[in-house]
Amino acid sequence: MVPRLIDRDARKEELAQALWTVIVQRGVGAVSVRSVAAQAGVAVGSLRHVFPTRAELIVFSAELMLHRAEQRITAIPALADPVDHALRIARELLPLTPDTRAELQVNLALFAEAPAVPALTAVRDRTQGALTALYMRLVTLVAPDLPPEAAQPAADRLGALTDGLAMRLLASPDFPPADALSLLREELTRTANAKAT
Amino acid sequence: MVPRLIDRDARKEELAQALWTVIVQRGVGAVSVRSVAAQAGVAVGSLRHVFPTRAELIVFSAELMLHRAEQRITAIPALADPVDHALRIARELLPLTPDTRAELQVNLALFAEAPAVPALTAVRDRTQGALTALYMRLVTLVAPDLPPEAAQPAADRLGALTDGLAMRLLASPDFPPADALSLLREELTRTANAKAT
DNA sequence: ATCAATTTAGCACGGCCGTGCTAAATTGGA
DNA sequence: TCCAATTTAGCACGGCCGTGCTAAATTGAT
Repeated sequence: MVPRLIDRDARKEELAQALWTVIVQRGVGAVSVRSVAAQAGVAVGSLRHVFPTRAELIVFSAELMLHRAEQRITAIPALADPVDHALRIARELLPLTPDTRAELQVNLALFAEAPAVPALTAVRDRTQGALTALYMRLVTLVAPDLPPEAAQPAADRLGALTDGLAMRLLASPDFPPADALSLLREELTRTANAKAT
Repeated sequence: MVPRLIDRDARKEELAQALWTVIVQRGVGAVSVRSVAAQAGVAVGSLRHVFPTRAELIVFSAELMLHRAEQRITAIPALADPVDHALRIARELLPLTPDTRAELQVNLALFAEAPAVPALTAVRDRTQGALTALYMRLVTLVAPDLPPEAAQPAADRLGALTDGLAMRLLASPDFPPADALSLLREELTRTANAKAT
């Protein structure tokens, strides 16, 4: 009894990555248990042994992506200059590498699929919450003494700016990443100096 | 000969609006010639008489939405204060009303569908171009004397901020629209005063 | 009233979908 | 070696899909 004590979790992650690949290459409309199984190189039955239903597959994939991003960010070592540190973190939210690029693409796709898979809205809300908290942390990182009533708008502005730049970088690949980083650095510096006002 | 000299264009717009409704209510995954025809209250054959193929329906719907937004914006009367005027325009890009809210939702959905309907990327690029030009116009509106090398980053920042706020308003409905408008006004005022620096 | 063009409606085909279900292959302890 | 549990594979069903195609209904000029 007990064959392969098995790496179910590893299998799950393989399948989630296969789903991401399908989204990036063929769009969210091409996501099906069949296409994902084929992309992962397994039979449909095998996929359904791990994810009995399509919705579970999609929700897990979304959650795993959020988890990956969180881990990637918490793994960033502290830098001497707070602005450098904050910028280094914010950089992870921009689609600058193939990985983060795919991440944003998949996020938007799942966002659009939410009406069809209601469980996705919960994941989306948790993602939003994590982002909001993160932006607030970045503000207190560069301007620890900023009173809350001034920190909140600063966090909102930083978040909007970062998200907007992310969209721009994704939509028009000719937009220079350096410009995006420069705008972010300027914003962070300005927030850091806002203490005096 | 010649029955109903007919309002083909009106019919097209009806069908496009039906498609938007389907996207908003059931997600882009639910968009099919059948579902759209049913939403519009016509037979599939009738829809296919006007849009022979699914792709044509989707592309037309996307183009019509861009066209509508452009018209809505060019119809805005001039205001005395440049900042007020620019803010009034930027406001049209935020999902503050059911219409603009649906507009953004549909835009994102079509964005996600682009890999499946290659012709959509052209529409997306034109939309991006129009937005870029619009943001630049807003900057020159509030700061006419700003040299180009300073106007470009200002336009990028304004665009990113607006797009980011739009995403935020769409994703978390509890985010106060007043905060978004306040941030935009502050940004516009800052740009207007940047001339002196 | 007639008629030809246009519009509307609908059928039918092959294809992909999700999923319930059963059979085969694989595995490590006995 | 053998076996029972687990994993993998696959079939089959009903459903929705896009689209080619033909038939019916509708129209305005004659």
